Amino acid sequence: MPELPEVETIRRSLEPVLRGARLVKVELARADLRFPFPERFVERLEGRRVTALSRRAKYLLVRLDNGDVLVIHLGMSGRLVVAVRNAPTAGGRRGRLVGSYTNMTGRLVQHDHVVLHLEDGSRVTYNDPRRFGFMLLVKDSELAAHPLFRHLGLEPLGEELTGSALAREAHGRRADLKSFLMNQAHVAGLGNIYVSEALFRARLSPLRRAGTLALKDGRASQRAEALAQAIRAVVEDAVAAGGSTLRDYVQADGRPGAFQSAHAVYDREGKPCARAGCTGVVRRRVQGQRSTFYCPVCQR
DNA sequence: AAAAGCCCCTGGACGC
DNA sequence: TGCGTCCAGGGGCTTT
Repeated sequence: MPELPEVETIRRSLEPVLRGARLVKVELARADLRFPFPERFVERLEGRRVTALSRRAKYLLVRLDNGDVLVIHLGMSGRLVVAVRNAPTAGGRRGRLVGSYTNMTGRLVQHDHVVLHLEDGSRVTYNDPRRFGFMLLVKDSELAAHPLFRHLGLEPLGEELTGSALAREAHGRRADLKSFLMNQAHVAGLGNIYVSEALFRARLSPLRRAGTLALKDGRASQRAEALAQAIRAVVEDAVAAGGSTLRDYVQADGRPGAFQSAHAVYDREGKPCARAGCTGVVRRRVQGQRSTFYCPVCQR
């Protein structure tokens, strides 16, 4: 489900619920997700207060008042469903139902694996049918050196993803651009949708070698500048729209993301190219066992 | 060292 | 209606 824009959307939705909240009770419905839960997971969480909610790549980072960080990865199908106690809603109900599975009774439904109970009675439930997601507990001071984090590359939000930074990363790479961008060590947070969308915006073929983004001396080409700009723009636009709606994806507050209608190429095989004046037809092909969508006419 | 394959898991869409 | 096949937003691990 979630690429960077979806995780960032969830982070923003959850922040007002979690920041400053105390975790009074943690329920596990099973012993593992993709990996076993950490040792003494429940004991280390219960009683802690959340100091901040942040994000790195596709990881959600819940910082706790004892220096631990609860790291949450949603995998392909993970969702965080929030039930806020006694909060008024637009519809005037008491309590807010968020997400399609959780009911207000608090009973676990299928694929609810973790429930965080907050002091005020609110709940945050992790639901994940495929269980490709996972949770870790890492000391804040050890996070940057952690095996899952130390290799992570450029963040598309903020200032660090520039044409020259991207060119440096791509210099000498023989992998195609699709695979290059899917690799979290180069640019962090992109997934199958936004890679296709960014390459479309930059008018670059997903089949092109990544190394061609850099000039012979390693400086950024026009292509590198265009791609860096396109990645930033597509991610910013998607975050502004609240992420994509894919199948059953909803934001943490239950509204569907609005970005799906803005997909120019993703899942549009056979449809006419969205670029004004282009006569191409969107093509699908498989790269690295994943579908890539692109216009063979205007993406070079 | 980099790149390519395989695998984990469940559910939905589709064809017959 | 039921069954088989294919496909899906991720990334770690192993093999070339």
